[in-house]
Amino acid sequence: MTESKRPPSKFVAAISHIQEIIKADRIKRGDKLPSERELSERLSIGRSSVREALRALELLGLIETRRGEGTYLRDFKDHQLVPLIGTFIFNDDQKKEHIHDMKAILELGCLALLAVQPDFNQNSFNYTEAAFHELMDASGNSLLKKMWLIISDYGGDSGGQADERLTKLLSGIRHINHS
Amino acid sequence: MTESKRPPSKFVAAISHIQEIIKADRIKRGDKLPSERELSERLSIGRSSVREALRALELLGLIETRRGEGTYLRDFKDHQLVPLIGTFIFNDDQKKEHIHDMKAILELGCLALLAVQPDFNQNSFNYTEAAFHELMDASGNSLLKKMWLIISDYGGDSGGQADERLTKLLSGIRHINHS
DNA sequence: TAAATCATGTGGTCTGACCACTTGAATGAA
DNA sequence: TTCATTCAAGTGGTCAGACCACATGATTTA
Repeated sequence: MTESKRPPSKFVAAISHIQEIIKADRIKRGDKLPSERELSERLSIGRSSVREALRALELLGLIETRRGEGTYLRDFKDHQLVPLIGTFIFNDDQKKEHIHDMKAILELGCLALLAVQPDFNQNSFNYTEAAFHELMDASGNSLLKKMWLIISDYGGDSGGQADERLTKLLSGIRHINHS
Repeated sequence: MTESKRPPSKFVAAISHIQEIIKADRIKRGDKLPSERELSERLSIGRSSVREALRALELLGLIETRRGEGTYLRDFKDHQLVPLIGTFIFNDDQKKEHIHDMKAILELGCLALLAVQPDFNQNSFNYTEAAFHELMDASGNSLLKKMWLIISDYGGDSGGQADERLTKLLSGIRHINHS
C-alpha cells in the first residue's frame, strides 16, 4: 500500500499540463496564456477543469486573469517559482529539515528585530516554545504568527530547547545595542 | 483611482464564505464540510464556483476532498505551507506592512544562520535584492526560497536598500564570531 | 478626420447532466 | 439469527452548452 492511491484528478493533471504548455510555448512573464477554451481543447479536458486549475494557480500567485482580456503569466521577478511550488506541493517528501530550518529562521529573524529595540531585555526571554508563542502574538503580525504556528505545528519537536545559535545571536545584538 | 477596482469574483467571495461557514458551523479539523451542492445553495452561487473555491483551498492544503465521501477540513498537521501566503493575500488590506516585516524577518533570520558560520565574510555581502536572492538559492531550502520569493513579490519595492537593522545585526554577529 | 457602433474574443458564472466511488440500509441466503 | 449480497442515495469529478460582462479593434457614421 503505497501512498499513491488516488490517480491525480484532472485538475491536478491540468496544472502540470498547463505548466508544460507554458514551457513549450515559451511563454514569458507577462505574456498571455492560451485562452481557457483553447487550453480545454489542447488538454482534452473540460473548460471547468481548466478553470479549476487556473484558479488554483491564480491563488498561488502564479498567473493573473483579466476579464475580457485573458490570462497572463504573472510578472514574477524570478521565475523558477513555478516548478518549485509544484514540486513542493505535490511531492513533499524529505522537506522536514527545510521546515525545521524555516522555523529557526523565523524565530531568529523575529528576535533580531525585537532585540534592536532599546527596551528589550534579553534576560527576560527564555527561548521556550511558549515564549516564542507570546512573541508571535505580541508582534501583531498575523502573517508571521500564522506562518510560525503552522510551521511549528508541523515541524514538531525541535523547539523548546534554547538554541545555541539564538543565545549567541542575542549576545551579539545586545552588545551592539549597548555600544 | 484606488486599487479596489474589480469586485471580488464569486470564487474569491466563496472562499471567504466557506471560511465563515466553517466558523459558524464550528467545523473542526477532520470534520466534514457541507457538500458542494449544499454550499452552492447556502451561498447562492453555482456549484462550479463552489468547486473553484474548494479546489483552490485544497491546493493550499486547507481542505481535503475524498471522492464519494465528501470534503473535510484538513488536519493541520499536514503540510500546507504555501497556503498562508495565499490565504493571507486574500484579505490583503493593510497587511502590506506585515508582508514587509515578514520579508525582513526571513532575511534577518537567514543572515543570522549564515553569519554564525566560521567562513562567513560579512564584507562580501551587500544587502541587495540580488544578493538575497543568491543567498536563498544557496540555502538549498526550497521552502525558504519560495516563501521569500512570494513575499518579495507581494511586498513590492522596499528591498534592495541595505537596512540599517541588517547592518547592525551583522556587526553584532560578526563580533561574537570573532570573540 | 473623429466619434460612435459593432463583431469578436475572453474570462465569469450557471445549469443540468452523467460518471465513479463510498456508505449504509435493505435484502436475501445460510 | 447471522452473515454476505445487493441496491439506493449521497458525494465529488467532469463535461457541454449557454449566457453575461468586459476589452479590444475594426467598421461604420457624422
